[in-house]
Amino acid sequence: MANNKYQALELENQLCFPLYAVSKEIIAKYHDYLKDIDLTYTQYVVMMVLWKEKSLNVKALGEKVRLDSGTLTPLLKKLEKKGFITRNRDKEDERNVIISLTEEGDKLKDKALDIPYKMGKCVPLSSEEAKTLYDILYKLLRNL
Amino acid sequence: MANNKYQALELENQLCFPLYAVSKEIIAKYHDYLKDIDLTYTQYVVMMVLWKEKSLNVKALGEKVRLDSGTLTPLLKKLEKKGFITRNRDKEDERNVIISLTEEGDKLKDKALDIPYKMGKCVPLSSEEAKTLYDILYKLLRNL
DNA sequence: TAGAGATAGATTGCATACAATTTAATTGCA
DNA sequence: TGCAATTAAATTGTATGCAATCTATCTCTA
Repeated sequence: MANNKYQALELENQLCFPLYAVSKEIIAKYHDYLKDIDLTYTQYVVMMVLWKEKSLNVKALGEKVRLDSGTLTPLLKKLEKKGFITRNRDKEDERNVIISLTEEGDKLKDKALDIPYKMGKCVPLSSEEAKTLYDILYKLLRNL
Repeated sequence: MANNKYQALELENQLCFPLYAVSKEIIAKYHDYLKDIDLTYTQYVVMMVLWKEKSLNVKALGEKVRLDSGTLTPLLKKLEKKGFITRNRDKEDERNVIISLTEEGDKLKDKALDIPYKMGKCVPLSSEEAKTLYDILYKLLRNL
């Protein structure tokens, strides 16, 4: 009974489930801090790309955050309504929509500055474990 | 420029993003196989618990799969409609709803048997890396 | 034993996700 | 050059997720 042919079908014997569960729980912790600056985790991820890039089209943004236009279009409209970004058709190639940071969106970066620090403190891993986890996850992202 | 105060706010310097991205990509791979048996990943996770437990209430199920009734109630109604489970009020304590496998739901287990094997083959990690990842993720789940 | 507090599910509202399709613009080649 | 193929976003439809609230039931004690 301890070993039967259905064993591989148990939650505790699979890698994806803890991955999915940990991902959700960490994102929930982010929301505790993100609500102060009126962002969800996905919106925060998009803003992080923009804080660095300042301006890029939806396609390039989607590749960086690994989301498609079906998710991004409504999300970007919300960020636009909040005044953090602008959405403009590219004059050079009207198929593209260029997303740009507003001044207010850029200022939000300073309010977000302590979030990575706060999050780091509440993830109970040694720096070696965190690095090991990081390396394995990026190996997966490169090869999946 | 290589080192500035906003560095911690870059996607590549955070642990949560690859966790979130890998989780989504692996689940997408599951869907390639799961569509053959008409299940989504979340439905599959619920079925895995039921294949083992046969019968339990929504509360206990939610603790195992880490989902609340807001997610589970509509999902369980879909599984009921597909004929894989039944939902019945507990006669002993009418607050509980008991979820039970139907015969058809139990038979689905055999059709799912090769999914863990197929998934294992498409996750490009050595068994040592997989074990390391597993251990770190469960450590997080215990301590978050 | 009545009623306050606790508990289990269901419901509502909002925000993703993503497959599939549609629309508009651009490109490349016969 | 004309038009088929390609490309970028938007749209549609389905399925999560979860916070907050509501409802029904149960428990426990004054």
